[in-house]
Amino acid sequence: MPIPLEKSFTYAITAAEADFLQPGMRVSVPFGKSKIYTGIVIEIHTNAPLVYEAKDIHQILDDAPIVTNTQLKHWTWISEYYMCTLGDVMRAALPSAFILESETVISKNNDVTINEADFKDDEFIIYEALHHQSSLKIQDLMSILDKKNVLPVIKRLLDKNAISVQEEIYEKYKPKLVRYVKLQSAHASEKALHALLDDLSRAPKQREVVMTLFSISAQTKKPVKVSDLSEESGASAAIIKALIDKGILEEYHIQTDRVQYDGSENEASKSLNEYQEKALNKITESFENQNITLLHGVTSSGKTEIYVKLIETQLNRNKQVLYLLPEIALTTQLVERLQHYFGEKVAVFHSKYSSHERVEVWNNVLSNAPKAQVILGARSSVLLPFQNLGLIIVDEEHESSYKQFDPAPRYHARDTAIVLAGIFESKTLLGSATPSLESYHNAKQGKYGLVDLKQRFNNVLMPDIELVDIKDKHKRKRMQGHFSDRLIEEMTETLELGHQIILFQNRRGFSPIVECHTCGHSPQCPNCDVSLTFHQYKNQLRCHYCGYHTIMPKTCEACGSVELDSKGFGTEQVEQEAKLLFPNHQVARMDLDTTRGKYGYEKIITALEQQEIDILVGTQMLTKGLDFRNIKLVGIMNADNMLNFPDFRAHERSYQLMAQVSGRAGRTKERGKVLIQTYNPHHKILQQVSTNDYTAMFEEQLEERRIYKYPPIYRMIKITLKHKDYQKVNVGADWYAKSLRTIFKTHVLGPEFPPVARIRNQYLKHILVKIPQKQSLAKTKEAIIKINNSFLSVKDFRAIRVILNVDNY
DNA sequence: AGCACGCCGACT
DNA sequence: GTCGGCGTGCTC
Repeated sequence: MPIPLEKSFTYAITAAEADFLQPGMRVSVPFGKSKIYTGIVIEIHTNAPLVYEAKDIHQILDDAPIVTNTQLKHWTWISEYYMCTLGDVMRAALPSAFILESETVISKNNDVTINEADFKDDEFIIYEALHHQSSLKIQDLMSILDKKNVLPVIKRLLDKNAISVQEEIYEKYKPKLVRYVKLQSAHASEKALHALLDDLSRAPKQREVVMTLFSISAQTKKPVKVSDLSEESGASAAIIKALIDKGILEEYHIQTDRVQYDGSENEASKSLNEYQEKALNKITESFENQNITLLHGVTSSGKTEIYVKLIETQLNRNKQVLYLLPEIALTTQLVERLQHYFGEKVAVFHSKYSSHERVEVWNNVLSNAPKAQVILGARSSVLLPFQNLGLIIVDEEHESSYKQFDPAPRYHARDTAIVLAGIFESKTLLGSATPSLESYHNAKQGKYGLVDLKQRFNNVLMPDIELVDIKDKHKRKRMQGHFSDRLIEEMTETLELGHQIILFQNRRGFSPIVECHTCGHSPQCPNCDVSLTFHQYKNQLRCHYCGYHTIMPKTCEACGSVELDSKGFGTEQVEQEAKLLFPNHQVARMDLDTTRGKYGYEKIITALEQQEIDILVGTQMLTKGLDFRNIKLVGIMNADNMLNFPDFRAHERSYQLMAQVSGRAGRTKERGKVLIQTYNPHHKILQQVSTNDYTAMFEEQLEERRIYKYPPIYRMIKITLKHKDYQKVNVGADWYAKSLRTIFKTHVLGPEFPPVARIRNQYLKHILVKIPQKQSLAKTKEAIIKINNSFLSVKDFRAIRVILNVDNY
């Protein structure tokens, strides 16, 4: 069942149904008093339940399984490892169009005479509405009456016998149909056609349409689309309809895929350079005795070409390949590159696809269609119904967006992919310029194979990285806003040479804190414990946690003073300052606010590609997938706010982020330049970034993790308690942590409020359980589940939501 | 997750 | 004295 239930449910079926049904098919079943849900059959058995009577199923929804046995195995692993229910996994895996739910619909009882005087106001309104519309949904009632609780009204109307209710189920997925026309068979012969054209001599437009249709079908010998016909003949839909109504034309529909590749011929893959060739050989070698191999290739070293070769090998063996990428790296640039080589064998899958598009990809993968041999997708594509997977590539392996944080299943796509490959007995390749500590550690330990690729493509030099001490620059008054004199110098020079610039600031909006100059008051979010961020382009204050927004006040809400200061800065402010500093150049911004909508992102990318943008300001969105020849300078506005982030991975993340952004500079012959502005130029991480010393970073960070007992040396499970009552969370968390400590002793951290302790009016408190390497993960989870169950059996705690997050990194 | 059931405060 | 809010428990 697609709901978070601990157990599976048993339903009764007939012998005939038992013959037909197979695990992996969908059935709709009654659940609770009136609901109908979609379930997946996991087992067909003859053990009649003893303590309850099994209900009959409602309907079988599929002719053949839509979920494979492999998937069911994989799902079970996910639910056990990440401590969630199978229902959670099912909901995440299936495109929502596969999951039907019933909806309560009410309609009027026409055969009953009703004394309308008996009605109360709301009952009358609903009854009136049913005169105009034969049926209404619960949603409709809520909007008509403008209140949430409409069930009492329905109940009263039911008691009066004025209405009846039904449960309606919808098949959400509808194949896309394309409308075609052909000549009615009666007119098909040449003689009949001539007669027809004579008949139509007084309707020149219709005659024209028939002539055009005739010539198109003679030319192409293929069915004729209505849209083509109308375009070709210049006829309106009305004219074609008239012909259909007259019985001269006949319309019909053909099912088609929404996702179609209409590119040109495939090209042969590029030949590799010496270093790539070497790396490829080493990968192949490593795969002989290792299931997982990590490819550590510096930015711009041409990892993609190596992947292409590996994919080719698998396709020749008739195997499917899954190519995982973080969401933001799934740009049209990369998709086109792969389609270039593999044409329509490439299927793409990510969150911006509609539910219908996802169903089509799902079906193609399931049937091992020629269209779905290479699946290029984000996190959730590890959950697709693969048939014979030969290889999984996890690109940008270090990306934290591979881990799902909310809602359950809180799975890590990289680790889930490794398990999936294991089930298929196939290989996994992890690729990154800045591998995560855990993967690099695994490789160093010999758990994974390791292949290095240190040479950039075309022997381009790594960018020259310079640290700029802005504390010193401030002291000497060498700053203009947030730009140091060095940055301005380099920018001026770059622009003069006609090159492009990227400016990176890891914070959106104009300024994260607004503060009254007189009394120090700063506007806070009413639902969360954070200050509101000022967004200048909309003149709004916004909360980045819950979406709350108000208009920017002109005066201080507390004391009425008109002097409002802003503290800190975001991309908007950088953009504005850049525009003032370089008024003759085009400045654009790329962050969550400017890339909303399906094509928002693409528009900016294209403009950058076309060199319509000289300076691009953005958040970490910039770090991925952009491959532009003409960017020569990267400016990191402030490195400190990421280094000081309260998280044990802050340093690792900062290194990865800065190394990745730096990698955007200078991808052709000329050497790129990177300027990092910081208050603390002697920080070890910054030194390591500037000397490109991944190994030093790795060793130092690993040592710290060892000392302070953090991953990858220890494993972690994070437990979050959530409730709107502050006291309840406190008391509950103390109880929970105390019980954990009786078993895990000092390996329990917290409870601790997170930096933002209240989000959407819910207080949060975290407890961390650290797990030493030799301690059994399975036993640890068992113990936690036990404690969790006794926690939930305490009456006062039951209302607290508990979130278990395994490997919360 | 939904939804019914039951208890308790607010308004006619 | 009823309506509607929220806490609690169950769903094959």
